[in-house]
Amino acid sequence: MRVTTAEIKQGDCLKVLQDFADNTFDLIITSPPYADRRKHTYGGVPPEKYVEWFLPRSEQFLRVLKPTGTFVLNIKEKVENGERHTFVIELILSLRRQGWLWTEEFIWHKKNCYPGKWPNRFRDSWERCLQFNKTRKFKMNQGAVMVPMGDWAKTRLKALGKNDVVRFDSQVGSGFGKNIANWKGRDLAYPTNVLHLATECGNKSHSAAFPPALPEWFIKLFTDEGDSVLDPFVGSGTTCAVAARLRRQSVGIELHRQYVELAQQDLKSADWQLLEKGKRYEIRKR
Amino acid sequence: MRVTTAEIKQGDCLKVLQDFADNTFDLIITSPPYADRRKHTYGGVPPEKYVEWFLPRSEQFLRVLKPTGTFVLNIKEKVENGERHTFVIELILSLRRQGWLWTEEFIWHKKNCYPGKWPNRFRDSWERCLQFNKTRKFKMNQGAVMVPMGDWAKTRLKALGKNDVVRFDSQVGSGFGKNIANWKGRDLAYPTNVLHLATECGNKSHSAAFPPALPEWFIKLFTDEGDSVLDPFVGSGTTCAVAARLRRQSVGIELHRQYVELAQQDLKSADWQLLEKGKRYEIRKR
DNA sequence: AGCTCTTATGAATCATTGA
DNA sequence: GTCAATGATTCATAAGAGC
Repeated sequence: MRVTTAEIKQGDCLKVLQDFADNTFDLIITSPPYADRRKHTYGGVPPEKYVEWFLPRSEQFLRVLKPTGTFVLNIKEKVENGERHTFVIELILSLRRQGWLWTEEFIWHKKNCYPGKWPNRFRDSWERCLQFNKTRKFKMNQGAVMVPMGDWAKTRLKALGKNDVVRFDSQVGSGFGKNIANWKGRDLAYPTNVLHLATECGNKSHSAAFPPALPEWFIKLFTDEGDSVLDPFVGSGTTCAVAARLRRQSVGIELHRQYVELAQQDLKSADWQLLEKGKRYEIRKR
Repeated sequence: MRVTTAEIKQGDCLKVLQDFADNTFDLIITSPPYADRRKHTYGGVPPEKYVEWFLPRSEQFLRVLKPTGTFVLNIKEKVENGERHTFVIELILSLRRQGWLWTEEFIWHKKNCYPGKWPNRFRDSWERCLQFNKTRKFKMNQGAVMVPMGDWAKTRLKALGKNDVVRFDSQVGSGFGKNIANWKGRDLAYPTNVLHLATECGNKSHSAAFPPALPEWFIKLFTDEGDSVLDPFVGSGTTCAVAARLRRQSVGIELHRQYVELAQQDLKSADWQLLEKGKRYEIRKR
């Protein structure tokens, strides 16, 4: 089956994914519907049933992901009755039992998070971006996400002390030496596992789950041009739009019809641009 | 038993705490020895036995903490065999079963962590600060940790200084004038649950678990002057030194004798300063 | 064009009200 | 009582308007 660069499919990813072959995608990145007790909101899976709801779907993710691929899960537990709910950390444990490796936990620091004042709580300004893999040898293009060197590095390099110039072994004996002087003259540095992004939301018809910069960062990091990206809860299509712009093919799955239409409309321009340049890729189907 | 403002006790907190009465402390804050496979490092509890090792101790913490008190646990799981270890999130679940409320997870973003490069991993620049409570009604002084407003506000306030005040006062009814009134005297804002602190490490004889700014923030937030702070794994005494400076009484417990001596020496100056001003507090013992 | 200033808007929480 | 909906609170951004 021939597909365009980006494709939005309507349905429950549990069923839709059964049409796709094993080891198809290089990256699965998604911000699933959060657990919520209220019926009318998007999703509507209560927190205590969230893991049970998620696992059959992640089993499909595990199947369609390439051995060198990565699964990035953007999620954050809610406060319920004054406590952080535990369904997210229970999900991590369950996913490991399902066969996933819990490789890393990135922090998305939301710079302009929602205001508010409460008697015993500050504003919640971060979310988890959990990285899971099938194997320990996964694709990672670290150079693709390098960032301008921060002020800390400049300051540090200005005042190169004795310990910094001469290579010394770390005090705890970990074996990792530090040679700060090597960094002199560079203007780009590798990032850390903390991402500072605003919750930018140009889209008025859908409360975007994540800002485009978030999937962009992970798509650059974990895929090459022409690779395949899957977002099984694609919402208004942010992931596919970004993937298309970065010349990755993508599949987005969304349960709600109104979002599907929205996403398909948004994709037209990006899709057209790529077709102009004559690049077409194919996603394998069963 | 009469105690000075800050006191360092040598021993395993599991046993030392048995000398203290129920509901004694307003804040327990600590950065416990990390799980580690290597013998020679501090602690040396293997990851898979960490929860089992921790729970009897946290049972004592639960007992000696006041109902309005807070327990802050600074911890981060290590990478082992390419994966984030799960002992920390398993600890969260176990602590809840022990009776703790998991109120919040603060992120300590380490702004100036050393650069490093690994084939499939970036620098780990954050740690968890887990907040646990005995009850939902705990003490929290939000005003004590307000932070300067962001650049946006600063720019605006600077611009206001340049302008002629009289001229704007004459423009009655304009939105601009109204906003001036709102911002006058408001250069502080409430923080979020992400703390941006450098890993300041002036102490060379001990690889400090946390920089003084970390306990300082939580001590200001969760205690008043004269309240009691406990650090059951006090290391070189950072928590007690900070507590003394902030005029809180404190107890630090440390297993290793060389750290105990170090901590006691560091405290002399801070202790002396407080005694000069004639303030003495008492910590209840059984 | 560059400034300066305005305003919309966020996967938020809590307390209260109503069914 | 329990559960669901509503209103109040509040700040960092970006984009837009005005000079």
